[in-house]
Amino acid sequence: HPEDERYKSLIGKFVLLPLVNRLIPIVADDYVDREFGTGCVKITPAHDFNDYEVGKRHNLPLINVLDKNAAILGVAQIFNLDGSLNTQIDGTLPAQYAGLDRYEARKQIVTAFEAAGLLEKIDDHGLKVPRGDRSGVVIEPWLTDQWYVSTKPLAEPAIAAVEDGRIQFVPKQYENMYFSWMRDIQDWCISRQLWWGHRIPAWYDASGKVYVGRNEAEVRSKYNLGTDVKLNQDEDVLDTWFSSGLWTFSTLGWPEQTEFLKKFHPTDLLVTGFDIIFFWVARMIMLTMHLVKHEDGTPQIPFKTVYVHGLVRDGQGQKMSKSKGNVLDPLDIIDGIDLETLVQKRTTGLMNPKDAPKIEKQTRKEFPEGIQAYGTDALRFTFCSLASTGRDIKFDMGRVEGYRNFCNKIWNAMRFTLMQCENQDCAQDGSSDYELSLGDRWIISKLQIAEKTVTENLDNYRLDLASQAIYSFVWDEYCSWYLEATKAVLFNADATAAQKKGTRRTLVRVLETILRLVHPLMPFITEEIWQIIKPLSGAAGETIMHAQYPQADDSKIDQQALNDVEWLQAVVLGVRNIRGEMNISPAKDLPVLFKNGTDDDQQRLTNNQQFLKKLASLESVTWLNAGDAEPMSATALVGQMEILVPMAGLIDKDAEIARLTKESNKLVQDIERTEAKLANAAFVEKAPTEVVANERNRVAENKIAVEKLREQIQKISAL
RNA sequence: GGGCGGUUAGCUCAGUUGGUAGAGCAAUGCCCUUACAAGGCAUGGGUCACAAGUUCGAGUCUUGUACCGCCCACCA
Repeated sequence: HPEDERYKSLIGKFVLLPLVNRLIPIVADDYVDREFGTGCVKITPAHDFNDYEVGKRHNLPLINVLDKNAAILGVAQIFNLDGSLNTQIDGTLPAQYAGLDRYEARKQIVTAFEAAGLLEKIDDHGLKVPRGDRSGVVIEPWLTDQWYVSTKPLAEPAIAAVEDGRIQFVPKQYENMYFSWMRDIQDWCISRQLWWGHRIPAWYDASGKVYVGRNEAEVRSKYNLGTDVKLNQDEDVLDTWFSSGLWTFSTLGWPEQTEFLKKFHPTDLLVTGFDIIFFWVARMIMLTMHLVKHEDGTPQIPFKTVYVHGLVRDGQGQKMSKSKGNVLDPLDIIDGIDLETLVQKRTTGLMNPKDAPKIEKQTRKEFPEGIQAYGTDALRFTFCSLASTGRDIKFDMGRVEGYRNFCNKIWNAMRFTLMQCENQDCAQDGSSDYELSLGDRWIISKLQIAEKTVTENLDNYRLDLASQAIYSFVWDEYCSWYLEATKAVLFNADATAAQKKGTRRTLVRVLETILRLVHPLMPFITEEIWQIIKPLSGAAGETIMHAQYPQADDSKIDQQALNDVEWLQAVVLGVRNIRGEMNISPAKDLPVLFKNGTDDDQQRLTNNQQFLKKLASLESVTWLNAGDAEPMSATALVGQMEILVPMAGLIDKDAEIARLTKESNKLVQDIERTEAKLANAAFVEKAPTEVVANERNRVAENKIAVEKLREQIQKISAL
């Protein structure tokens, strides 16, 4: 170390290397840790990456003492830093070590040191020795001739393309990762000693002179080499990332200027994991911009958007790996696997067989029943639903199960639709003698909203939000409300043919649209169902894959229908809540009375009795006018309107009081919170007027509701 | 050491310009109601890691702390 006073006087002098008897220059470099050991270290630029860097700083020769099997040479190969042979230094090595493996030679050298009285002491010291991934063998750095790509000139335009937005990363934060690597890029070693791959396009003549060209014929003509000159192509192949970096254009016929290349290059989107940004994405951008140009000569980019997804990890958040035995094979989730087969699969072919018992135990604990068959669509939908941007995916079997059930739900919705519509007039012939019910108009409106949401989220690469929008529309709206609502028409003897036709038409058309909407996320079940209902839907085309993706149409949104159904749902929820809390069987139809409603309430009630009766399982619907006698009832509120379910023989008095009290307490809490807010002068003064008005409204409505609930509690208590 | 991300219900995760916290699974109660029990209906469950700040108002914005994870570098 240049500042180490102990050795300052030695800098520029030499030490004599024992046994070899070679003079070694003493240099000073702050790479050395003065605190460790003697504070001196022998530098071997030919056998260590760090030492190589030190060697470059001090112009040290590169002395290779190993052959390709890491045995000691008889005569060292000595190079200068520019790669030329160094003939000034004598490379002779002690004859007794020639041909010995390095470990054996090390032992003998220690013995020789000891014998010569040169060994002071031996200390234990932990080292991090690199080993080959597959073989586990210690890796020794060794000088070889390799091909390099000079990356700085390639990196500059590649950085610019991301800086100026020609290429965008989703999510954007990964651009930082890209920049940090590109701005500190090292020259790229592209030759590999493998049997497969693109061979390096370089040829050597007998004297070792190198010629580079696209092929041998080109080399011969370019360098004017006759057939008498024997040429051998370099044995090495290109780094796999070099070859795959050519992917976007080499697959389109490049270097020919094919129609495909003109039409499809640059491509739109690359989907990949963040761990591939350096390996692949960066290199694709560099190579493409260098090799492929627009007609005006400016560089073409390979793709416009890079969508970076997270890594899929196991349930504990661990990266999946064979050696950890925590790999989930997608096929096992799709087709299912029994425990014994799974254990066997995870414990065979391990790099370290000692891990087998641990892996077996862990697997038996995590999957005591093996893995059920969930199917391809469920798995795919699960990945989509977990694919929020910018974070890894911790895999959750519970989610797969939920989405497997979702597949079933869609299937059963199809069964219902078939039952109602097969061999029936569904008004798909272009005629207009049908009538749409409130439910029909409502689901059509909701469908437009769902289409809009799904499309927006797909456009923003938010597959998780898109899948959620699909799920809630299909399950919570189409299945839970709409299918039930159709029964009020289809099972009603009084409904007209036109009404039934309108409902069947909507039932089929919305289902068919759902299939197209879901298809990218669930390709198989949607195709299957699409084909089955094709005779009913009258959809054109051979396959759903070629069908148009749904597009929202704002003119189909019926605000009145949305409002009416929202009101109906509140009424139904009120009755269901009483039923649920009072433990009244869903099979029992209830007589229900309404009072104190507005004209609007009465109108809606009159118009939608059928729906209400069906959805809430009502025996009768009665409107009470002021002064009408009313039986003792359990009550629910929708706005100011009271819903009365007569208690006679049904309801436990205490239970009803408890229910009403709970409801009332919730509202009182809310009132207190909101009033506290309104009591704050600064809030009233500074918050937007509509926010303040909203809060005031809220207090007023809740106060009325609480008052009604209290009256009701008193009435029942008095019984 | 440099950089990035995370911390929200028992579990896995959403929460889009600050304005009453959501989903799936799990849990509880009642139901084989003629698409679906892999289902239906209802219900419970969260001081949004912690602390300070900005603001009338913070899961959301700022700063700091703790813990977890990843990338890069270093490791005589």
